[in-house]
Amino acid sequence: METQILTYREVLDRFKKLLKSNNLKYTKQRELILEIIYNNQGHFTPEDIYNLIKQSYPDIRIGIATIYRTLTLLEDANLVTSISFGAKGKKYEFGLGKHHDHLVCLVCGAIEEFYDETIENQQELIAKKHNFKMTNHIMKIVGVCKNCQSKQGS
Amino acid sequence: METQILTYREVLDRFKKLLKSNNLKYTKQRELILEIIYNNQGHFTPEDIYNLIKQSYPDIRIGIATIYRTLTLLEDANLVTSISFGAKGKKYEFGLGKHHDHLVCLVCGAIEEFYDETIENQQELIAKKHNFKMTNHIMKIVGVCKNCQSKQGS
DNA sequence: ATCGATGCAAAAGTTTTGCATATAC
DNA sequence: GTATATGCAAAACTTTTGCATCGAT
Repeated sequence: METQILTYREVLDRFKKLLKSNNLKYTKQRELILEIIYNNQGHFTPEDIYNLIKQSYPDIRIGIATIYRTLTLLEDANLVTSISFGAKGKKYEFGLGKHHDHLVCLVCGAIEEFYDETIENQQELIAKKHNFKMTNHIMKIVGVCKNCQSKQGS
Repeated sequence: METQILTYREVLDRFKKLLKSNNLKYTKQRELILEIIYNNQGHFTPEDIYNLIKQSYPDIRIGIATIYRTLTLLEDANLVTSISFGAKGKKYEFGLGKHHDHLVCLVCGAIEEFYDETIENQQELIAKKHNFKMTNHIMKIVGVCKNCQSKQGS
């Protein structure tokens, strides 16, 4: 699941185009948020992203509000997607990679990704059967990962 | 998806037994929370439940904290299950009905339920393949329901 | 009588908003 | 120069916690 379909340059161009066509401005803050999400494979809370930027770019001034505002923007544009964690908010990941679903470990919080053709097809069928215009689907398998099973004995 | 497998009496007995065996007390508040969730088919936020109880039982004193505490208890006991809504917290539903997944309408928020054997089987396979001990799975198909499609033209 | 449960209010988180200032265009 | 974006702090929510009191056993 490591393979990015698009290079960062391509993604950035797409983002710039998007901004332009909506009369929005291209700012360093917006770029950094996208870059952090593209480059660091993984799933991040808004605060994670805020901290990563503060750490990696100590000279840039940025506020948590900008992170939230930009994530909303990026998610609307499908450049990032989010996965929910109950009341604890969302984690975001890059949205233009290969589609996949998630295995979430209850013990250590680790997230594995998978892709399954059968599931994908079946979802289409179900949406059709219910006259639903599907725009997205979320599938999480929740449990205990291999690592944590061996640590605590089973 | 309307069929409850257990009568309310059976559910309540199970709850009482559970409480007893954990040295917890049977209170009116706890019963009402379970009853509201059992009787009103649907998906409720803690606040929904709080308001329903205030409305239906004006004489009972109850605080929102009790709702949260009891929902945690009920969820641990599998008497209710929850479904997440991004940062907006969780909705709870009765947990001993037939297992099912959800179709969520982005426009009106309606939740439809479905059960699909192929998906269920495939999830088992995927968990096994990843050495995951699956305790739960969440599948949501997000989109626009039939009703809302016709209202806004497609 | 004991010990857990409750309501309330305060606290802790998380996310959003208002506004003056800064910055892209 | 104008309009949008930003940081900051305050506000709005949601959820949790501490504590005195209540109530089930």
